Amino acid sequence: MKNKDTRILLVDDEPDILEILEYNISSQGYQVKRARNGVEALAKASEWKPHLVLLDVMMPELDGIETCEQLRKNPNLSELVIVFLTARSEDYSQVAGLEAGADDYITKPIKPKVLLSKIKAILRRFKDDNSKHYFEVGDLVVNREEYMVTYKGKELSLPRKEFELLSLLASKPQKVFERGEILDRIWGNEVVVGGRTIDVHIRKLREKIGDKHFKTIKGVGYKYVD
Amino acid sequence: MKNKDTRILLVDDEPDILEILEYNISSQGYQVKRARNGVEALAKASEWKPHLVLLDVMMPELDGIETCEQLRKNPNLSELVIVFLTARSEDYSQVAGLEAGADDYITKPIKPKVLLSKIKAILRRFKDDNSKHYFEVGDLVVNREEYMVTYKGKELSLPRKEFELLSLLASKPQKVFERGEILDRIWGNEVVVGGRTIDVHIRKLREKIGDKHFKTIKGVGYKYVD
DNA sequence: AAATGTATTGATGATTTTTTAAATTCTTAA
DNA sequence: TTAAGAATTTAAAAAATCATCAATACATTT
Repeated sequence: MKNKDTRILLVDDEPDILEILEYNISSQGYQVKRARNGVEALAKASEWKPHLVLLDVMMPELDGIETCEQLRKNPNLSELVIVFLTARSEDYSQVAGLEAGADDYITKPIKPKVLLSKIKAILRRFKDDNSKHYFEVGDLVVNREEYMVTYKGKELSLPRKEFELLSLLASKPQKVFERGEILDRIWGNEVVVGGRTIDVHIRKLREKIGDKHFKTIKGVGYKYVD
Repeated sequence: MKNKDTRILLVDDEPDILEILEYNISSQGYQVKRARNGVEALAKASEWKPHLVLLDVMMPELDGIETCEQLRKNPNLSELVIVFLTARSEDYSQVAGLEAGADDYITKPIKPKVLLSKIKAILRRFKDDNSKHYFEVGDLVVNREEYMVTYKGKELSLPRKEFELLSLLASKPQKVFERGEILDRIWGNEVVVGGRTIDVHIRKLREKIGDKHFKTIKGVGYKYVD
């Protein structure tokens, strides 16, 4: 996953901090949004589905701990990584934060280099190595570098979207890719396409590669089977 | 995964530190081994396959950074979580450590409560069955990633709600899930469904997996028994 | 500019999944 | 023991989801 596909939500009540954070983080190409308090954070998180939330502990209204607990209750955000921003000496809040379900914390004052390294390290755990240039699955050979697919020895020249879809599904045979995930990873977060777009591409692939390889999991998504 | 199934490798050249760490960590039931330097750490890691390595930065022979890089090169340890132990002020080494592939760092002097909270938080994603991609309970194998269930070797492809229900109940055998909790976690808060919906799904599962596995606790909910 | 190839949409119908409804059976507690 | 509350069982209705197709928009090449 590239930085530009990674969504980071910043939550702090101090505009200055938000400013600094956003400046540094977006300079690395990450997508960034801000929330001024816990309530706003919950709303934005459930709508925007960030990968990472940087959460200030001390906030009016709903504090960081509580916000964190609420976030953890949302099943749609099960993959969410939560990192607390906490003053250096507040040892107690560090512990409480981790108990509340945070994955990590960063102490203020925030040093940009530390911050960015940490973000990188944290996100690395979640990025999948979907970056192989070349792989084989049974009769299928996918070469991303050359944008080339071979099925049973025959070379196929697939259009871009079809290629990417096949390449994604086949990169983890048997794994179900949810429609949302497919959209995210092939179309990107901004683009909105209608509900039938994926189906049609699947259909094309079924025609070309063979029906049996693409299994539909109703209500969930598709998987590639060998 | 329970604490006792979690292996933690401690790497430091100071016996005192090792002593304190081991005392605290093993008191929580984790399995602990020690290494006195980087070379020893590499050997023990590749043989013992720990889940977590706590790694001191400053060590003779092979320092923490290098050790970390070496560990990351071992494909058998791809799941390994590496946490650095670093003096508070050594900001540079924190950055370098994270660059080298560490997942996190803890500053010395080490406070037991912080240490243990952190370990817990770091390991949470690996030990929470409910976020696991794959688990087994007796004859039952649940693979969430593949949306696939195997019972006594036979593959079953369950519809979404049934799958989720089974997957929830089986993730904690013997635990009674209250109807409210089930609704919460499978249907979500917003959706309102009639009172008999769960029963019907349970019934379907009973047909497919076997009656005996689903125990009704009247007035409360259901549990999965092996 | 025409031709060719690609991507998306919306309508339609088929299918599967989910939910409801209603009769029946079981359990519990007075 | 019995009445009331729960849970089970069926069948059928309702809703959701997907496959397909044809039309069209969009892009690229010739």
